[in-house]
Amino acid sequence: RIEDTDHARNTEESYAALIDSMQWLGLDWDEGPLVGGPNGPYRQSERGEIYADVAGRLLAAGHLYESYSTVEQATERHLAAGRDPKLGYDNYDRDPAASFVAAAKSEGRPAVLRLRMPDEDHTFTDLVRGSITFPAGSVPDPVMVRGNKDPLYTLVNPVDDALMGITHVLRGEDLLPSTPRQIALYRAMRDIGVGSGVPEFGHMPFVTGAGNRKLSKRDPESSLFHHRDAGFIREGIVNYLALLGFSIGEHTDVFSPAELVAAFDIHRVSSNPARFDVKKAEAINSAHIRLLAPADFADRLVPYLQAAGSLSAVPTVEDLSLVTAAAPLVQERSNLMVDATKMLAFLFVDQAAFTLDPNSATKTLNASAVPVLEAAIGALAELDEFDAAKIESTLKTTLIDGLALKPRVAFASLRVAATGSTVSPPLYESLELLGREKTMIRLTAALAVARESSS
RNA sequence: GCCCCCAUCGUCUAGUGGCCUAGGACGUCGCCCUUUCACGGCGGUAACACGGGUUCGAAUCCCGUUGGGGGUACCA
Repeated sequence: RIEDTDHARNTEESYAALIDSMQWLGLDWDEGPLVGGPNGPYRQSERGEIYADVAGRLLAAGHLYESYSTVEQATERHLAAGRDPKLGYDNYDRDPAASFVAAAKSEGRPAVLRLRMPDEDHTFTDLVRGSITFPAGSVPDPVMVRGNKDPLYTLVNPVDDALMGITHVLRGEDLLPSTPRQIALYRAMRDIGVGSGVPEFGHMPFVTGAGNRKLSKRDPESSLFHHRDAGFIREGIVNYLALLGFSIGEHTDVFSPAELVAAFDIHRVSSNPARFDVKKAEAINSAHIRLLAPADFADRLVPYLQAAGSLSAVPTVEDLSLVTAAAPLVQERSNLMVDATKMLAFLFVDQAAFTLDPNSATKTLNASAVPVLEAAIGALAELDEFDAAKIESTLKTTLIDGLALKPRVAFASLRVAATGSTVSPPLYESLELLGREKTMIRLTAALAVARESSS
């Protein structure tokens, strides 16, 4: 059982997003009996009772103690003793003067409950970093329960984990400094019969964005759905993310989620922070797109085509078969799923909405394109069957042999005329899928543009 | 301030004392293939932060320095 979600702060929305993420990634999860800590929307009264019960027993056993010191008082004591006031709470309330406690009580100020940290070095073995030691005295006794009796995350998280039987805690390295106090709590809980002791901890390195600040939840790179919408498939993003801190072998960069699971070893995770590199992420994603079975690729293309407006929410059977036929033309040309939708848009747009890319048009639809388009229109009109092979042979005969043109010159204007852009799937297949009728309309329209620009 | 973590090409990494004149991938540059764009192929570029030790031998172990990051709440 592995813990880590940011469990005490989740909102309904972020919780739903978490579940969506797990589903999209194809991961299994178990909500367990608990979601959310003291301040979350999932707070339930029976949870509150559990925390209060554990805290009460910890107090009775002497692991927790009542503390009346305010921040100001601790600061004053540090100053008076010539110590740095930034040291924080000074553990004074472990053994306070009776008058100090009486004064606090007379002011009606309630005590918080603090955990008594053991007076020894705090050493543990981190799953990814090895042995880590915090010197004795460097971790002040932490507050577990507020003066108003609200349990704090510091208490709630280990209590929840202990009750859920968590064996491994894998989380970001920002939580590393809080580990000693959590281990102390686990030990104290085991002492009173709650849970079965200290789980194993592993602190994962940060992933940073373009700078080297930790990626925050607001950064787009940190949003799985941002990447999904941008055209990453789950195999690609899983592979890339895994590469940020883990490597399967010297010569293996592309691997499936199953291969990752088989090879994964938390001890081999790197402790270096890593930077999210969009270029490499796309390259890995591209490899995974090419690995997809053609039918699978076509299926996954549908929602992207819908998002792009090429397909309606409920596509017709004809549309879907067009997707199936067109998908292989772009599968290995796409780094991201959206690359495919861009290249295929010309097939789905109606003539009224069809537009030529201005740059492509000025480059290719000029005076020299006029004879090319005229010849192509004539030749294609005479074809009895409008398929890629026939289109290819007739265009080659007419344009390359007939007009003695270089292929790149001859086909550029046809490509722009039919697809609107110099960047497109292969020409003959594109024309076949477009169909004779639309092809002729677009070539004719392009011819008009070419004549216009040459006059 | 105090505590903790980290340090190999621009980026992600391989490397756990000799296999390293440091390997791979992405990027980048050049060439080839090519009806566009891609794919693919070939080749080039580029790194052990610095200083001390230990050792016959150090990218690998130890110490220090520097640099980067994180933590330091009656937040989570």
